Amino acid sequence: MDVFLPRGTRDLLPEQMKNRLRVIEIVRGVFARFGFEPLETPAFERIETLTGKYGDEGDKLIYRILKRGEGSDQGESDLALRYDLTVPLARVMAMHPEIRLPFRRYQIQPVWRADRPQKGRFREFWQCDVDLVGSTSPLADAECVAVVDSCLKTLGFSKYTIRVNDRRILADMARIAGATNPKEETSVLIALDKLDKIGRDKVHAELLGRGFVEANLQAFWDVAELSGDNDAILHALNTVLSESGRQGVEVLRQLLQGAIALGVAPAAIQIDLTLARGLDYYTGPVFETVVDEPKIGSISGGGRYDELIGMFSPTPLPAVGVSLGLERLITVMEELGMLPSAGTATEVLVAQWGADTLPETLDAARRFREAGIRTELFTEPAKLAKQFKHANARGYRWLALVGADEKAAGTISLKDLLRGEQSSLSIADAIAAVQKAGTLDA
RNA sequence: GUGGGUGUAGCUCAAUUGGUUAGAGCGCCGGACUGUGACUCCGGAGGCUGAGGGUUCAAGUCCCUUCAUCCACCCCA
Repeated sequence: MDVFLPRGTRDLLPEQMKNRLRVIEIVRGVFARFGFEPLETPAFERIETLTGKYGDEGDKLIYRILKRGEGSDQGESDLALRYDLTVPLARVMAMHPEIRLPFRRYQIQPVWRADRPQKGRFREFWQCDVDLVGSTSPLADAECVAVVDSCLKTLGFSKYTIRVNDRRILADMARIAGATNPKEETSVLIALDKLDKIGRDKVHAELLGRGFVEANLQAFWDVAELSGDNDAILHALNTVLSESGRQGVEVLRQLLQGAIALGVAPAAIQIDLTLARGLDYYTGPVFETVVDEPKIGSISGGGRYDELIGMFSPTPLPAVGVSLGLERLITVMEELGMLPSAGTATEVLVAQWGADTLPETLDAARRFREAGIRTELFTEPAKLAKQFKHANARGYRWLALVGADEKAAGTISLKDLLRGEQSSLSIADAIAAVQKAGTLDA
């Protein structure tokens, strides 16, 4: 039988899992250090929970689960795999009004999108998500930026940019370009988002093609091409935007100030007026993180969504959150050589010499394990050369052995495969020797 | 959803314009070495050339379909 993996999925072999767990543990630790608490939700939700939250493009990418029984042959579906971790959280908040606010939660779980895979993009991938529910303060947004920054620093990243913008500023820019309804607004933002990819001329042409007029576009470019440092951009925006847009400006100002005071390097956070963010539910600040190399899109994204929870509940709740893409983090770290290439599964292989010394051999394995040393017992009565080869191939540092000589002397032989030195020791001394050499990686 | 590249041994790759029996390195297994790996030497196994169909005297090579994969677009983590 030929076996295949579904497109866009992968098996994570031990070699990959070890680095993956390492990254997850670091991120989880940072989340906890910022006071976020763990939450998990089911892999699938009722379909109406998910639809209508991500925009037209997003809805198409939701994985639907076929209905069982009647209706299955019509292709009806009433359940779907979760598309992100934000909407499930919003559902949880609506169902649990008893949760004390403000509430900080982190969630590290897989999500599914029926997308076409490419570099750094899968149909099943993990998000590391933090959200802060019940606060309208720009400090909450600043905390989200700061926690991402802290994760990246702790993981060892040095060159990255956190880009920030605000939905109200974007809406104003679309208005200036001549958009008079949400649909036109969206088309302006989609075109604007491509600016750094295809350049001003092509974006301009695209907007003209969509019916926007030269005079409005001139004013639009005056805003979109504002340059200078963050303060200069904010200052300039205040002179051209409406009341609503100026709210966004003020919030961004406080967000930047807060994030920097919380430890984000001023150079690492930049206002980017072309940052649009596709998800429908964002209402205020939006942010994403990019690295120059390798080219992989954003490694984190998020924003404020003050209306989303209200879609599930009569009492609306403001919220802001951000996600790190686990696979993208790992891809970047691999390509930048930030992860060890090989890890060691266990420290000691206990080899089998023969039936005569089997009890002593098993006892030695037990003693190593009780001492907290990762120990594999070789379960096959193979030739010693084969067992040594196995230990070597697996990257164990130590091989322990109880043969007839050792049994007679009441010792075990412990060989340091790294140095090639072997000695006959009491089990206690052998344990001490392994422990003294230090613990290798998970 | 749209467009393009690539699929040959466990892995990395060869194989004239279509032409005999599809090769190499690494790995694996066995031996030199019946209590010792990582070095050396000798020997061996391993392939429906991703799958299915077609063209041809002849297909790893050309055509179609399909699956997987990579890249770009859309969108996104």
